[in-house]
Amino acid sequence: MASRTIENYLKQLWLEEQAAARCAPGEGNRLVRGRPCVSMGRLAQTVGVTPGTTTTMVKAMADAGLARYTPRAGVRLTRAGEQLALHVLRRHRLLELFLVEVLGIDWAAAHNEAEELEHAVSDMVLAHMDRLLGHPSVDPHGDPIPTACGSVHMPDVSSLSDIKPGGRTTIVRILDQSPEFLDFARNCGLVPRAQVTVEKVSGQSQAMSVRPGSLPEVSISVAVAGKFQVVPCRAGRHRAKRGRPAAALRTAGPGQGRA
Amino acid sequence: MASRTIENYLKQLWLEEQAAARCAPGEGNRLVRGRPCVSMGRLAQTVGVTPGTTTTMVKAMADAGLARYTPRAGVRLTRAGEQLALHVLRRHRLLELFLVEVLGIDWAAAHNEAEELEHAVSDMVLAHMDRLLGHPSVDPHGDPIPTACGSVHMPDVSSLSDIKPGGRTTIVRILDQSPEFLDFARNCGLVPRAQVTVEKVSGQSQAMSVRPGSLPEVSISVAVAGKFQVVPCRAGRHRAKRGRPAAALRTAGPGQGRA
DNA sequence: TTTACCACTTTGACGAGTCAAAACAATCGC
DNA sequence: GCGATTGTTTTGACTCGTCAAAGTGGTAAA
Repeated sequence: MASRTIENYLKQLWLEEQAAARCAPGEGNRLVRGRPCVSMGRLAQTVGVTPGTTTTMVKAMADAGLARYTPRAGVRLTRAGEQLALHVLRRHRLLELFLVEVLGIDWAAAHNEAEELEHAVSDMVLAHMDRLLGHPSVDPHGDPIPTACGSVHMPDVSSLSDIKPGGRTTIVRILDQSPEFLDFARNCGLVPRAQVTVEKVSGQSQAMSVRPGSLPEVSISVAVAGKFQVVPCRAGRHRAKRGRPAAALRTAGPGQGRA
Repeated sequence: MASRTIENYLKQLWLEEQAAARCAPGEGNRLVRGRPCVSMGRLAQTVGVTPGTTTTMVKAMADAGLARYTPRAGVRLTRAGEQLALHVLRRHRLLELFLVEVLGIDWAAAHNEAEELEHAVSDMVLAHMDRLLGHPSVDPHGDPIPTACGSVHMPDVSSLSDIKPGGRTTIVRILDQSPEFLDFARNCGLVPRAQVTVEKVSGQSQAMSVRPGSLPEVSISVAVAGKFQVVPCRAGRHRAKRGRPAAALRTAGPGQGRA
């Protein structure tokens, strides 16, 4: 099995490949045969080491058959690397959900805790958590949980920033998972499964007003709106399966103001 | 904070000191000013490294003020070292109980899982587990869980091997926690909180017959009986506090035979 | 086309943790 | 009291993951 260091590089690399793929193509992301290629600098930053260290580790990963590395171009996961990365990501996301749902830990704090635990928890323990949670398909932020056999279902979503005024939609996922942003989002009621109405959009000010359920209207920039992924209301498809109602999200839920 | 390696040495050292103290004094255990002193070979064995490595690490621990080391005599924890050791032990034992009670993991498997998790779980997460479990005082094997402030309550117990024929007593703790022995003990019904009657004791064969509750009589050697700590029945004192009934112990509990 | 710049890679070094094997000390048997 | 045994310590070497700083190569501006 890969060391926890390698596990971290793999996971981060996978996340960066996804982030690159999400951006408009050709937006500063180098492509290798059509697939996004992650730069050393970028990977170094997300893993939290110097670029020199990353070069070394990526070469080791390439030697182990986990990544394909082109000097000065970037790195991509191989199929084997992706499988391992998804395995780590499954542990991470199931743990996040477990911490929030079962232990009642704040969803903004869960990420860092899961970051440690994901390297310590065995498949056996994970299977028990999975069962207890009712085989969920998304974590507390709406991120899909890879299956035990290493596949991820990427639902077909749009961005809150693309919804036209008067449109009504359901938040399914929050892309920015910094504790501060999560606090903000929860305090506004902008949480997964919340239904929001777009009241108005101003092209000039690059801002839009949205109303989550019957809560107060909140004004956010288009850039911030881009951090929320949405699906049409009550579409019936892509219903994220969760074992229980989101207890932790209720406890300090919307309606408490932003104070 | 100490590295996870040091945490392991500390925990293991504490456990060895306890084991040494439990033995009859002067039974091969070197003493330094009345307190048990653990040999390098012994510590090496329980940590799972070579004696040379242990010498190096113990010297580092002594430099850090965590242990007092006398070359060729052995090592003892300082107060600071003991505090840290108890902190690790608390994590370990609470985790074991959590795995068994909440996740329904087999008590024989819980130990190894907790061994990994104890270095990854934060105090915050641990506090949530503690609350969910109802602030328990013993783990699934009856080992006392150190408090958050670093004290352990060592109840005043005797050994099953010292109970006279006809005596009735309650098992409170199992000292041998190898998976095989735990399986055996559970299959016989010799689990914490079980009431057992000592039917007969034979000095010559070094064996004794005990009957757990209304289950079949089982014959064990005096040495094996020594692995069970007991208190007088219904004494009312030292009642181990547990949040819930021991679900995992029930699921594959006594009465299923040894097959 | 040349120059600057920036990102990337290489190099040398380091700390943590480990082992194998050689050197050493205490003790036990005779 | 002397050697053999046993456990301990030392030594030298190794792996993993890391950094700082020097070197290198593309790219974009002049």
